[in-house]
Amino acid sequence: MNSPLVPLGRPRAERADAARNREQLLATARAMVAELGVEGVTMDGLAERAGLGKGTVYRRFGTRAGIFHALLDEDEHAFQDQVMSGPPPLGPGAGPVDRLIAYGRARTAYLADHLAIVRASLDRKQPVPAGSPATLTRMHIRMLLSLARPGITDLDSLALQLTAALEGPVMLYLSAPQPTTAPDPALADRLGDSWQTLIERVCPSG
Amino acid sequence: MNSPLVPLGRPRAERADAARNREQLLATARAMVAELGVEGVTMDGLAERAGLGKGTVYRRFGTRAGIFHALLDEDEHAFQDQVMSGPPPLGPGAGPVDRLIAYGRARTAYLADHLAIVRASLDRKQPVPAGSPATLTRMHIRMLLSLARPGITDLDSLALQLTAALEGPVMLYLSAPQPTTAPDPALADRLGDSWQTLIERVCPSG
DNA sequence: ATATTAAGCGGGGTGAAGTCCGCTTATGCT
DNA sequence: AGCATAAGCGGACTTCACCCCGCTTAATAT
Repeated sequence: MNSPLVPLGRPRAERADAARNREQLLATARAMVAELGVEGVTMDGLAERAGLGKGTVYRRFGTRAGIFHALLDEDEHAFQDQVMSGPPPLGPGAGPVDRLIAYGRARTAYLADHLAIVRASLDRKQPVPAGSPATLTRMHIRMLLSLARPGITDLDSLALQLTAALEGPVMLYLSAPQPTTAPDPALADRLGDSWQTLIERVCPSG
Repeated sequence: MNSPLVPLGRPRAERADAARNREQLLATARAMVAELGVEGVTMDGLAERAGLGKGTVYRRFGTRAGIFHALLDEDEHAFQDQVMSGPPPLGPGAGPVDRLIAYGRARTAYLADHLAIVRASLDRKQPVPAGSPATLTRMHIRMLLSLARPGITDLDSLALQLTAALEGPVMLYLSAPQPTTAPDPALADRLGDSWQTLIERVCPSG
């Protein structure tokens, strides 16, 4: 009979050697980022230093940006958990406007913390692919906006613009050319304050 | 005596052959964009098709993004002139809030029109270099904000966020993967409307 | 244990961006 | 007109992202 216990649903589980290699690659990538900076991580170099073939790297991550995406994944999940089920005002339990403000502050800090890798995880082609962090931010903002009922009709466009206002400054218009320099610790705070003001004006109800 | 008429100030004028070659390269680049799309323009291909060496292309434009920057330059100047000395409300003569709104609408339309080339003119490294259009947008917004006196202290941060809100959606979060498809003509309008609402809330004085 | 099979793997190959450096030639001076 | 000079030019070279395809091997069924 062909009735294996799990195989339908997920095509098959990840092979043991594949899992081992992924860990190996991720660890090596982290080491290379720490040692050489984001720019110093090349596909060939990563493969060689991990003692694996180039093809393996591509099988696992698909693209160079994919490496950094994977590197970010863990922290991204932690952040997401805080938003989805952490304590208020970031998590559920506070009013939508307070949550919007808290989200903006937390997100700004997160982006500033992971600046180099976030930027490296962006792919030139395909503007912000479907599953990306920016999409999550946008959906969350969109959701909180519809709860806040700011008396604005086109909440989709507004959410898009607020997403850009939140992530754009850190991801695009900021960041020093230098490899691993946090630009300015106070700047993230100022952006957080400014975000709060912006939200309070857009959603005046309170 | 060493007293040539102009040479101090500008080191020397552009050589005639250099000017001719630049025109040639620009024309060829335009043709290639029309024919092959933005992706089809390669440095080698451009050089060969223009009948010039690759070194020449790099001398003129520095980088691949530089080509598109140059391609944009003319239209960018025209846009700038409208803002600086055109009729109100885009040009001077209207109140700052009206000018902010008009600027946002005009800029959105401009970006949507030139989407493919604008995106191609962005360079991965060096996040939005100093002389770039985004900087101009930011300075203009900053200037109008200080005239509008919205009762907000950190106008620099606010200008940064509004710049991102304005340019981010078109440049980043929009645009189809397809070479030369205008995503949705109505979308630019909706973003313009949304921008107006945003500005009206941020600068309530009128 | 052995056979089967598809996921995993390796590394050579390709195309394109950007660098280098010696040759050519327009320009301005005498 | 002839000369000096530095801007301009060309194309070989390097580096890197990403592709391809035949071999290997872990997982599973018998």
